[in-house]
Amino acid sequence: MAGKLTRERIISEATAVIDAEGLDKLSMRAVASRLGVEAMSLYRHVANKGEMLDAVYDGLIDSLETPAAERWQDAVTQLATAFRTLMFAHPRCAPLLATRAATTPRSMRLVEDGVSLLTDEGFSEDDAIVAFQTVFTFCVGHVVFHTAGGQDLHDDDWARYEFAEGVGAILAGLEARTDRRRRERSSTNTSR
Amino acid sequence: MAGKLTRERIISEATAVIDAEGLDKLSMRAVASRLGVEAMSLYRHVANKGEMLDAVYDGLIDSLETPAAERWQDAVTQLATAFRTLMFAHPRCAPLLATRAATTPRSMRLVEDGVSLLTDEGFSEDDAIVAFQTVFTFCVGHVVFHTAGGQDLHDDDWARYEFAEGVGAILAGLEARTDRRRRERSSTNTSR
DNA sequence: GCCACTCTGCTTACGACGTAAGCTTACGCC
DNA sequence: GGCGTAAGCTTACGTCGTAAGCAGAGTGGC
Repeated sequence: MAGKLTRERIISEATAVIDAEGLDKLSMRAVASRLGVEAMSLYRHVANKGEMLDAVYDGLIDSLETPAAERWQDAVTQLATAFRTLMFAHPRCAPLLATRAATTPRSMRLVEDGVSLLTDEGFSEDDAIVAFQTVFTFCVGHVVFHTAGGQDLHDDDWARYEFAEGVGAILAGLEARTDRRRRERSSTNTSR
Repeated sequence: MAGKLTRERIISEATAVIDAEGLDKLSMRAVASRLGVEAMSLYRHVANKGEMLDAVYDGLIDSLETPAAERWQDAVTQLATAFRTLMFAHPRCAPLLATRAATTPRSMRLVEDGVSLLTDEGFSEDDAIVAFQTVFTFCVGHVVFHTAGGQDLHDDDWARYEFAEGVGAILAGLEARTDRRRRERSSTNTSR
Protein backbone atom coordinates (compact mmCIF):
# COMPACT_ATOMS: atom_id res chain seq x y z
CA MET A 1 0.00 0.00 0.00
CA ALA A 2 2.30 2.72 1.22
CA GLY A 3 4.86 3.77 -1.33
CA LYS A 4 4.74 3.93 -5.06
CA LEU A 5 3.87 1.08 -7.33
CA THR A 6 7.06 -0.12 -8.95
CA ARG A 7 8.09 -3.01 -11.15
CA GLU A 8 10.12 -4.51 -8.32
CA ARG A 9 7.23 -4.42 -5.89
CA ILE A 10 5.00 -6.09 -8.46
CA ILE A 11 7.48 -8.86 -9.20
CA SER A 12 8.17 -9.52 -5.56
CA GLU A 13 4.48 -9.58 -4.70
CA ALA A 14 3.82 -11.93 -7.60
CA THR A 15 6.51 -14.25 -6.27
CA ALA A 16 4.88 -14.09 -2.85
CA VAL A 17 1.49 -14.99 -4.30
CA ILE A 18 2.93 -18.01 -6.10
CA ASP A 19 4.78 -19.16 -3.00
CA ALA A 20 1.70 -18.77 -0.86
CA GLU A 21 -1.10 -19.91 -3.14
CA GLY A 22 0.37 -21.66 -6.14
CA LEU A 23 0.99 -20.73 -9.72
CA ASP A 24 -2.60 -21.32 -10.81
CA LYS A 25 -3.87 -18.85 -8.26
CA LEU A 26 -1.63 -16.11 -9.55
CA SER A 27 -3.75 -13.53 -11.32
CA MET A 28 -3.20 -9.93 -12.17
CA ARG A 29 -6.09 -9.08 -9.87
CA ALA A 30 -4.61 -11.07 -7.00
CA VAL A 31 -1.26 -9.32 -7.25
CA ALA A 32 -2.92 -5.95 -7.65
CA SER A 33 -5.22 -6.29 -4.67
CA ARG A 34 -2.29 -7.28 -2.47
CA LEU A 35 -0.66 -4.03 -3.48
CA GLY A 36 -3.85 -2.09 -2.81
CA VAL A 37 -4.28 -1.29 -6.45
CA GLU A 38 -6.45 -2.19 -9.43
CA ALA A 39 -5.35 -4.92 -11.84
CA MET A 40 -4.98 -2.63 -14.81
CA SER A 41 -2.53 -0.45 -12.96
CA LEU A 42 0.05 -3.20 -13.16
CA TYR A 43 0.19 -2.79 -16.92
CA ARG A 44 1.98 0.51 -16.47
CA HIS A 45 4.97 -1.49 -15.21
CA VAL A 46 4.78 -4.93 -16.85
CA ALA A 47 3.81 -5.67 -20.43
CA ASN A 48 1.57 -8.62 -19.65
CA LYS A 49 1.25 -11.63 -17.40
CA GLY A 50 3.81 -13.67 -19.31
CA GLU A 51 6.47 -11.04 -19.04
CA MET A 52 5.70 -10.77 -15.34
CA LEU A 53 6.27 -14.50 -14.89
CA ASP A 54 9.55 -14.30 -16.76
CA ALA A 55 10.59 -11.54 -14.40
CA VAL A 56 9.65 -13.66 -11.39
CA TYR A 57 11.88 -16.46 -12.61
CA ASP A 58 14.67 -14.06 -13.48
CA GLY A 59 14.44 -12.56 -10.02
CA LEU A 60 14.92 -15.95 -8.44
CA ILE A 61 17.87 -16.91 -10.61
CA ASP A 62 19.40 -13.54 -10.01
CA SER A 63 19.87 -14.37 -6.35
CA LEU A 64 22.31 -17.14 -7.25
CA GLU A 65 25.92 -16.21 -7.12
CA THR A 66 28.69 -17.98 -8.97
CA PRO A 67 30.77 -19.93 -6.51
CA ALA A 68 34.50 -20.02 -6.08
CA ALA A 69 36.25 -23.27 -5.24
CA GLU A 70 39.61 -24.88 -5.84
CA ARG A 71 38.40 -27.88 -7.80
CA TRP A 72 35.93 -27.36 -10.64
CA GLN A 73 34.00 -30.34 -9.31
CA ASP A 74 33.38 -28.48 -6.08
CA ALA A 75 32.39 -25.29 -7.83
CA VAL A 76 29.87 -27.11 -10.03
CA THR A 77 28.50 -29.01 -7.07
CA GLN A 78 28.10 -25.78 -5.14
CA LEU A 79 26.25 -24.13 -8.00
CA ALA A 80 24.01 -27.15 -8.50
CA THR A 81 23.22 -27.33 -4.81
CA ALA A 82 22.51 -23.62 -4.65
CA PHE A 83 20.11 -23.96 -7.56
CA ARG A 84 18.37 -26.87 -5.91
CA THR A 85 18.10 -25.04 -2.60
CA LEU A 86 16.73 -21.96 -4.33
CA MET A 87 14.06 -23.82 -6.25
CA PHE A 88 13.06 -25.92 -3.25
CA ALA A 89 12.59 -22.68 -1.36
CA HIS A 90 10.10 -21.69 -4.07
CA PRO A 91 8.70 -25.05 -5.16
CA ARG A 92 5.55 -23.58 -6.61
CA CYS A 93 7.64 -21.52 -8.98
CA ALA A 94 9.20 -24.67 -10.39
CA PRO A 95 6.71 -25.09 -13.24
CA LEU A 96 8.05 -21.81 -14.57
CA LEU A 97 11.12 -23.81 -15.53
CA ALA A 98 9.03 -25.72 -18.01
CA THR A 99 6.67 -23.10 -19.35
CA ARG A 100 8.96 -20.11 -19.54
CA ALA A 101 12.61 -19.77 -18.50
CA ALA A 102 15.66 -21.25 -20.17
CA THR A 103 15.38 -18.48 -22.73
CA THR A 104 15.24 -15.79 -20.12
CA PRO A 105 18.35 -13.55 -19.91
CA ARG A 106 19.39 -14.45 -16.37
CA SER A 107 18.93 -18.12 -17.09
CA MET A 108 21.29 -17.91 -20.04
CA ARG A 109 23.82 -16.03 -17.95
CA LEU A 110 23.69 -18.81 -15.38
CA VAL A 111 24.65 -21.35 -18.02
CA GLU A 112 27.36 -19.07 -19.40
CA ASP A 113 28.83 -18.63 -15.94
CA GLY A 114 28.87 -22.35 -15.41
CA VAL A 115 30.50 -22.95 -18.76
CA SER A 116 33.22 -20.39 -18.26
CA LEU A 117 33.89 -21.94 -14.87
CA LEU A 118 34.88 -25.08 -16.78
CA THR A 119 36.75 -23.51 -19.68
CA ASP A 120 38.90 -21.80 -17.05
CA GLU A 121 39.87 -25.28 -15.89
CA GLY A 122 41.10 -26.39 -19.29
CA PHE A 123 37.87 -27.78 -20.72
CA SER A 124 37.38 -27.19 -24.42
CA GLU A 125 34.41 -24.98 -25.20
CA ASP A 126 32.31 -27.90 -26.41
CA ASP A 127 33.23 -30.14 -23.51
CA ALA A 128 32.46 -27.38 -21.06
CA ILE A 129 29.04 -26.77 -22.55
CA VAL A 130 28.15 -30.43 -22.55
CA ALA A 131 29.47 -30.93 -19.06
CA PHE A 132 27.67 -28.03 -17.50
CA GLN A 133 24.47 -28.64 -19.45
CA THR A 134 24.44 -32.20 -18.18
CA VAL A 135 24.64 -31.09 -14.58
CA PHE A 136 22.21 -28.22 -15.02
CA THR A 137 19.77 -30.38 -16.95
CA PHE A 138 19.87 -32.89 -14.13
CA CYS A 139 19.13 -30.11 -11.66
CA VAL A 140 16.17 -28.90 -13.66
CA GLY A 141 14.82 -32.42 -13.92
CA HIS A 142 15.30 -33.02 -10.23
CA VAL A 143 13.48 -29.87 -9.25
CA VAL A 144 10.67 -30.43 -11.72
CA PHE A 145 10.29 -34.04 -10.70
CA HIS A 146 10.26 -33.46 -6.98
CA THR A 147 7.99 -30.45 -7.04
CA ALA A 148 5.50 -31.75 -9.59
CA GLY A 149 1.97 -32.56 -8.64
CA GLY A 150 1.45 -29.42 -6.63
CA GLN A 151 1.64 -28.80 -2.96
CA ASP A 152 3.27 -31.84 -1.43
CA LEU A 153 6.97 -31.15 -1.55
CA HIS A 154 9.36 -34.06 -1.20
CA ASP A 155 12.45 -32.43 0.23
CA ASP A 156 13.30 -35.33 2.44
CA ASP A 157 16.61 -36.99 3.14
CA TRP A 158 16.11 -39.44 0.31
CA ALA A 159 15.55 -36.69 -2.24
CA ARG A 160 18.69 -34.97 -1.05
CA TYR A 161 20.61 -38.23 -1.17
CA GLU A 162 19.34 -38.91 -4.68
CA PHE A 163 20.45 -35.46 -5.74
CA ALA A 164 23.89 -35.72 -4.20
CA GLU A 165 24.45 -39.17 -5.66
CA GLY A 166 23.22 -38.02 -9.06
CA VAL A 167 25.51 -35.03 -9.18
CA GLY A 168 28.33 -37.19 -7.89
CA ALA A 169 27.82 -39.79 -10.57
CA ILE A 170 27.61 -37.18 -13.30
CA LEU A 171 30.82 -35.53 -12.14
CA ALA A 172 32.57 -38.89 -11.96
CA GLY A 173 31.46 -39.67 -15.49
CA LEU A 174 32.47 -36.27 -16.81
CA GLU A 175 35.83 -36.56 -15.13
CA ALA A 176 36.49 -39.97 -16.67
CA ARG A 177 35.48 -38.83 -20.12
CA THR A 178 37.40 -35.60 -19.91
CA ASP A 179 40.53 -37.39 -18.74
CA ARG A 180 40.25 -39.88 -21.57
CA ARG A 181 39.80 -37.08 -24.08
CA ARG A 182 42.80 -35.22 -22.69
CA ARG A 183 44.86 -38.37 -22.97
CA GLU A 184 43.73 -38.83 -26.56
CA ARG A 185 44.56 -35.25 -27.33
CA SER A 186 48.01 -35.43 -25.84
CA SER A 187 48.84 -38.78 -27.48
CA THR A 188 47.71 -37.34 -30.81
CA ASN A 189 49.99 -34.41 -30.17
CA THR A 190 53.04 -36.53 -29.34
CA SER A 191 52.48 -38.89 -32.26
CA ARG A 192 52.38 -35.99 -34.68
CA MET B 1 -19.99 -36.41 -35.67
CA ALA B 2 -19.32 -40.02 -36.58
CA GLY B 3 -18.97 -42.44 -33.71
CA LYS B 4 -19.76 -42.20 -30.06
CA LEU B 5 -18.02 -39.90 -27.66
CA THR B 6 -15.62 -41.95 -25.59
CA ARG B 7 -12.90 -41.25 -23.09
CA GLU B 8 -10.24 -42.40 -25.56
CA ARG B 9 -11.48 -40.10 -28.30
CA ILE B 10 -11.45 -37.18 -25.88
CA ILE B 11 -7.92 -37.88 -24.66
CA SER B 12 -6.58 -38.36 -28.14
CA GLU B 13 -8.27 -35.21 -29.43
CA ALA B 14 -6.93 -33.28 -26.45
CA THR B 15 -3.44 -34.49 -27.30
CA ALA B 16 -3.98 -33.38 -30.87
CA VAL B 17 -5.08 -29.93 -29.75
CA ILE B 18 -1.97 -29.52 -27.61
CA ASP B 19 0.30 -30.71 -30.38
CA ALA B 20 -1.31 -28.39 -32.88
CA GLU B 21 -2.00 -25.28 -30.85
CA GLY B 22 -0.11 -25.49 -27.60
CA LEU B 23 -1.03 -26.25 -24.02
CA ASP B 24 -2.44 -22.81 -23.31
CA LYS B 25 -4.90 -23.13 -26.17
CA LEU B 26 -6.29 -26.34 -24.83
CA SER B 27 -9.76 -25.72 -23.48
CA MET B 28 -12.69 -27.97 -22.84
CA ARG B 29 -14.58 -26.03 -25.50
CA ALA B 30 -11.81 -26.50 -28.04
CA VAL B 31 -11.66 -30.23 -27.55
CA ALA B 32 -15.43 -30.50 -27.58
CA SER B 33 -15.93 -28.53 -30.75
CA ARG B 34 -13.37 -30.68 -32.56
CA LEU B 35 -15.47 -33.67 -31.61
CA GLY B 36 -18.64 -31.93 -32.73
CA VAL B 37 -19.97 -31.74 -29.24
CA GLU B 38 -20.61 -29.25 -26.47
CA ALA B 39 -18.03 -28.65 -23.75
CA MET B 40 -20.18 -29.96 -20.94
CA SER B 41 -20.60 -33.30 -22.67
CA LEU B 42 -16.99 -34.10 -21.97
CA TYR B 43 -17.71 -34.21 -18.27
CA ARG B 44 -19.59 -37.47 -18.75
CA HIS B 45 -16.23 -39.07 -19.52
CA VAL B 46 -13.58 -37.08 -17.68
CA ALA B 47 -13.84 -35.67 -14.19
CA ASN B 48 -12.33 -32.29 -15.00
CA LYS B 49 -9.62 -30.62 -17.02
CA GLY B 50 -6.82 -31.67 -14.69
CA GLU B 51 -7.73 -35.31 -14.88
CA MET B 52 -7.90 -35.00 -18.65
CA LEU B 53 -4.37 -33.62 -18.76
CA ASP B 54 -3.12 -36.43 -16.55
CA ALA B 55 -4.68 -38.88 -18.97
CA VAL B 56 -2.98 -37.18 -21.91
CA TYR B 57 0.39 -37.60 -20.25
CA ASP B 58 -0.37 -41.15 -19.23
CA GLY B 59 -1.36 -41.95 -22.78
CA LEU B 60 1.97 -40.72 -24.06
CA ILE B 61 4.01 -42.63 -21.51
CA ASP B 62 1.96 -45.71 -22.15
CA SER B 63 3.32 -45.93 -25.68
CA LEU B 64 6.82 -46.54 -24.31
CA GLU B 65 7.85 -50.14 -24.08
CA THR B 66 10.54 -51.46 -21.80
CA PRO B 67 13.54 -52.43 -23.87
CA ALA B 68 15.51 -55.62 -23.86
CA ALA B 69 19.27 -55.52 -24.27
CA GLU B 70 22.24 -57.55 -23.18
CA ARG B 71 23.99 -54.85 -21.19
CA TRP B 72 21.99 -52.80 -18.70
CA GLN B 73 23.76 -49.73 -20.03
CA ASP B 74 22.21 -50.36 -23.43
CA ALA B 75 18.78 -51.01 -22.03
CA VAL B 76 18.83 -47.80 -20.01
CA THR B 77 20.12 -45.83 -22.98
CA GLN B 78 17.36 -47.25 -25.16
CA LEU B 79 14.70 -46.32 -22.65
CA ALA B 80 16.12 -42.84 -22.21
CA THR B 81 16.30 -42.30 -25.96
CA ALA B 82 12.78 -43.58 -26.45
CA PHE B 83 11.53 -41.16 -23.81
CA ARG B 84 13.35 -38.30 -25.45
CA THR B 85 12.03 -39.20 -28.89
CA LEU B 86 8.51 -39.48 -27.55
CA MET B 87 8.56 -36.12 -25.80
CA PHE B 88 10.18 -34.39 -28.74
CA ALA B 89 7.39 -35.74 -30.90
CA HIS B 90 4.98 -33.94 -28.57
CA PRO B 91 7.04 -30.97 -27.40
CA ARG B 92 4.05 -28.92 -26.42
CA CYS B 93 3.03 -31.60 -23.96
CA ALA B 94 6.36 -31.25 -22.19
CA PRO B 95 5.14 -28.71 -19.61
CA LEU B 96 2.84 -31.45 -18.37
CA LEU B 97 5.97 -33.00 -16.94
CA ALA B 98 6.28 -30.07 -14.58
CA THR B 99 2.68 -29.29 -13.70
CA ARG B 100 1.25 -32.78 -13.44
CA ALA B 101 2.94 -36.14 -14.06
CA ALA B 102 5.54 -37.88 -11.95
CA THR B 103 2.70 -38.86 -9.67
CA THR B 104 0.62 -40.30 -12.47
CA PRO B 105 0.30 -44.13 -12.46
CA ARG B 106 2.00 -44.79 -15.79
CA SER B 107 4.83 -42.49 -14.87
CA MET B 108 5.48 -44.43 -11.71
CA ARG B 109 5.38 -47.69 -13.62
CA LEU B 110 8.00 -46.33 -15.98
CA VAL B 111 10.34 -45.69 -13.09
CA GLU B 112 9.58 -49.08 -11.56
CA ASP B 113 10.35 -50.81 -14.85
CA GLY B 114 13.63 -48.98 -15.11
CA VAL B 115 14.56 -49.84 -11.57
CA SER B 116 13.77 -53.53 -11.92
CA LEU B 117 15.83 -53.53 -15.08
CA LEU B 118 18.79 -52.67 -12.87
CA THR B 119 18.04 -54.86 -9.89
CA ASP B 120 17.96 -57.77 -12.36
CA GLU B 121 21.56 -56.90 -13.14
CA GLY B 122 22.70 -57.17 -9.58
CA PHE B 123 22.15 -53.60 -8.43
CA SER B 124 20.97 -53.23 -4.88
CA GLU B 125 17.48 -51.75 -4.60
CA ASP B 126 18.80 -48.39 -3.43
CA ASP B 127 21.53 -48.22 -6.05
CA ALA B 128 19.06 -49.14 -8.77
CA ILE B 129 16.64 -46.40 -7.73
CA VAL B 130 19.34 -43.78 -7.56
CA ALA B 131 20.85 -44.88 -10.86
CA PHE B 132 17.64 -44.91 -12.81
CA GLN B 133 16.34 -41.74 -11.19
CA THR B 134 19.52 -39.99 -12.21
CA VAL B 135 19.09 -40.95 -15.84
CA PHE B 136 15.37 -40.30 -15.88
CA THR B 137 15.76 -36.99 -14.10
CA PHE B 138 18.31 -35.98 -16.71
CA CYS B 139 15.85 -36.92 -19.44
CA VAL B 140 13.08 -34.85 -17.88
CA GLY B 141 15.40 -31.89 -17.54
CA HIS B 142 16.59 -32.24 -21.09
CA VAL B 143 13.09 -32.33 -22.50
CA VAL B 144 11.87 -29.50 -20.33
CA PHE B 145 14.90 -27.39 -21.12
CA HIS B 146 14.83 -27.90 -24.85
CA THR B 147 11.12 -27.46 -25.26
CA ALA B 148 10.67 -24.52 -22.91
CA GLY B 149 9.72 -21.11 -24.19
CA GLY B 150 7.02 -22.39 -26.45
CA GLN B 151 6.99 -23.12 -30.11
CA ASP B 152 10.59 -23.07 -31.27
CA LEU B 153 11.83 -26.59 -30.76
CA HIS B 154 15.58 -27.19 -30.65
CA ASP B 155 15.87 -30.76 -31.82
CA ASP B 156 19.04 -30.18 -33.73
CA ASP B 157 22.19 -32.24 -33.95
CA TRP B 158 23.71 -30.38 -31.05
CA ALA B 159 20.79 -31.13 -28.75
CA ARG B 160 21.02 -34.78 -29.68
CA TYR B 161 24.77 -34.75 -29.11
CA GLU B 162 24.31 -33.09 -25.74
CA PHE B 163 21.77 -35.71 -24.78
CA ALA B 164 23.90 -38.65 -25.91
CA GLU B 165 26.96 -37.28 -24.15
CA GLY B 166 24.98 -36.57 -21.01
CA VAL B 167 23.54 -40.05 -20.83
CA GLY B 168 26.97 -41.47 -21.64
CA ALA B 169 28.63 -39.50 -18.87
CA ILE B 170 25.97 -40.49 -16.36
CA LEU B 171 26.29 -44.16 -17.23
CA ALA B 172 30.07 -43.96 -17.00
CA GLY B 173 29.76 -42.37 -13.59
CA LEU B 174 27.21 -44.89 -12.38
CA GLU B 175 29.34 -47.73 -13.63
CA ALA B 176 32.41 -46.46 -11.80
CA ARG B 177 30.50 -45.96 -8.57
CA THR B 178 28.71 -49.26 -8.77
CA ASP B 179 31.95 -51.12 -9.43
CA ARG B 180 33.59 -49.45 -6.48
CA ARG B 181 30.69 -50.33 -4.24
CA ARG B 182 30.71 -53.93 -5.44
CA ARG B 183 34.39 -54.09 -4.68
CA GLU B 184 33.77 -52.68 -1.21
CA ARG B 185 31.00 -55.16 -0.63
CA SER B 186 33.04 -58.15 -1.73
CA SER B 187 36.09 -57.08 0.28
CA THR B 188 33.85 -56.68 3.31
CA ASN B 189 32.49 -60.15 2.65
CA THR B 190 35.92 -61.79 2.35
CA SER B 191 37.26 -60.03 5.44
CA ARG B 192 34.36 -61.32 7.45
C1' DG C 1 -0.56 32.54 -12.48
C1' DC C 2 -1.51 29.59 -16.18
C1' DC C 3 -1.30 26.38 -19.68
C1' DA C 4 0.32 22.12 -21.84
C1' DC C 5 2.23 17.79 -21.21
C1' DT C 6 3.38 13.53 -19.25
C1' DC C 7 3.03 9.96 -15.83
C1' DT C 8 0.25 7.06 -12.92
C1' DG C 9 -3.58 4.72 -11.53
C1' DC C 10 -8.80 3.93 -12.17
C1' DT C 11 -13.13 2.60 -14.65
C1' DT C 12 -15.59 0.13 -17.78
C1' DA C 13 -16.07 -3.47 -20.91
C1' DC C 14 -15.34 -7.71 -23.80
C1' DG C 15 -14.60 -12.33 -24.94
C1' DA C 16 -12.94 -16.76 -23.18
C1' DC C 17 -12.46 -19.86 -19.58
C1' DG C 18 -13.90 -24.07 -16.10
C1' DT C 19 -17.76 -26.06 -14.48
C1' DA C 20 -22.39 -26.43 -11.43
C1' DA C 21 -27.28 -27.49 -12.16
C1' DG C 22 -30.84 -29.00 -14.51
C1' DC C 23 -33.15 -30.49 -18.95
C1' DT C 24 -33.95 -33.46 -23.08
C1' DT C 25 -33.69 -37.18 -25.81
C1' DA C 26 -32.78 -42.11 -27.00
C1' DC C 27 -32.63 -46.76 -25.88
C1' DG C 28 -32.90 -51.35 -23.37
C1' DC C 29 -35.86 -54.20 -20.56
C1' DC C 30 -40.13 -55.74 -18.48
C1' DG D 1 -46.68 -49.21 -23.37
C1' DG D 2 -44.10 -47.78 -19.34
C1' DC D 3 -39.87 -46.71 -17.13
C1' DG D 4 -35.12 -46.36 -15.65
C1' DT D 5 -30.80 -44.86 -17.06
C1' DA D 6 -27.28 -42.96 -19.70
C1' DA D 7 -25.53 -39.33 -22.96
C1' DG D 8 -25.47 -35.06 -24.60
C1' DC D 9 -27.38 -30.09 -24.48
C1' DT D 10 -28.63 -25.49 -22.44
C1' DT D 11 -28.15 -21.97 -19.40
C1' DA D 12 -25.69 -19.53 -16.09
C1' DC D 13 -22.07 -17.93 -12.72
C1' DG D 14 -17.80 -16.27 -11.33
C1' DT D 15 -13.03 -15.47 -12.83
C1' DC D 16 -9.61 -14.54 -15.97
C1' DG D 17 -6.35 -11.36 -19.24
C1' DT D 18 -6.41 -7.16 -21.18
C1' DA D 19 -8.10 -3.23 -24.72
C1' DA D 20 -9.65 1.60 -24.51
C1' DG D 21 -10.19 5.61 -22.56
C1' DC D 22 -10.54 8.77 -18.39
C1' DA D 23 -8.90 11.56 -14.18
C1' DG D 24 -5.83 13.66 -11.41
C1' DA D 25 -1.32 14.94 -9.94
C1' DG D 26 2.98 16.71 -10.70
C1' DT D 27 6.28 19.63 -13.60
C1' DG D 28 8.20 22.68 -16.92
C1' DG D 29 8.06 27.00 -19.70
C1' DC D 30 6.06 31.41 -20.36
